[in-house]
Amino acid sequence: MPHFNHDDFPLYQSVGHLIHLTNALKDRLLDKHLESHGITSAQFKVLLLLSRDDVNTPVGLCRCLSLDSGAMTRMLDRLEGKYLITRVRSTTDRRQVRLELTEQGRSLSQLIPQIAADALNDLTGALSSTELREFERLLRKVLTPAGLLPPIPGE
Amino acid sequence: MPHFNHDDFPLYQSVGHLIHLTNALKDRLLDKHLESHGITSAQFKVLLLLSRDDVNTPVGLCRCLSLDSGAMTRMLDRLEGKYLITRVRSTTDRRQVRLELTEQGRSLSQLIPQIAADALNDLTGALSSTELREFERLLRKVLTPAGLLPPIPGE
DNA sequence: GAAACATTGCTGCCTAGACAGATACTGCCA
DNA sequence: TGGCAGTATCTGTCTAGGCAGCAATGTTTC
Repeated sequence: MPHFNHDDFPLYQSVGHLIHLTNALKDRLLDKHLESHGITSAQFKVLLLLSRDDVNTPVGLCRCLSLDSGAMTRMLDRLEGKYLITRVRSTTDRRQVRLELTEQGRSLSQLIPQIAADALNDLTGALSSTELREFERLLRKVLTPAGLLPPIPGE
Repeated sequence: MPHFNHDDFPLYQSVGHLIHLTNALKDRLLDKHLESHGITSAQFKVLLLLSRDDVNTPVGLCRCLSLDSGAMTRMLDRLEGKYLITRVRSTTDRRQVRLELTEQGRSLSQLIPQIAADALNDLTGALSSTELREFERLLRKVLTPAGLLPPIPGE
């Protein structure tokens, strides 16, 4: 049963806009916490994934982050430019590039879980534990039909 | 009381990423419904606001959409390039630009509420009415401390 | 083994948004 | 009246992402 129809459509006050604002707020909070470390909220996700051992190619990152391969190429360019990662052509499958954290990238990535936790606490501080769990559940429920739930690496 | 701390931080499976994915999904669904009309999900919001009579300047749009004025200038460039709006320098306050829908823009903007309703129904189809209301409530609760709830024009 | 097909990473070109700084204009206040 | 703070818009310059197309490499199929 549809929730909306055109004559009572709540205009730009809708869920759509609320989602947009929430996403923007999340990025702003995260960027503020990351500012002093010289990386952005988009870059932090890549470092986070690379600091674990189950994802180490561009295509793997694309899949985990539901991200375009062209966007990923340029993202990795920026991270390489900051000397946080290096690209090494794979010898077993020469189409692939193997990504490695540099010394600098590794030490930065160890700080990241704490920073991310701080930012998410800022974002969700107004919610109770129950509300937060419900919020997550609803987000997953919206994403499920589109098949967009993030895969769990190593499965 | 904080919800997250660094040692149990749920990595990229977190609320943060779920919000990001939900936002991207919403834009994709909307873009698909708008594709045949030649505009994007970001542009549709501007047309929607302009088709009402309470907002007709760039700065007004910026406030309603929580959007940067530089981004707005270029957004209006694109809409003007598609002959959907025109810019007229205000005579009473020559700093301001008054925005008007063209004939073409006006007829397109009348289709938009239905299109938006369709897209949002696609997005929230998996939720019950109760869940949808709760989802909206939680989004508003997250946005409230940041003072980011969209203003109601004419108040 | 050769041809067809799939995958990987890359590039160009587009929209979108943030931030900083420039310019033009308004309104206020001494 | 003149200066000055504030406002509105615009312009660079940056990150970010989507889509289409390309070349190199693997894989499958005949």
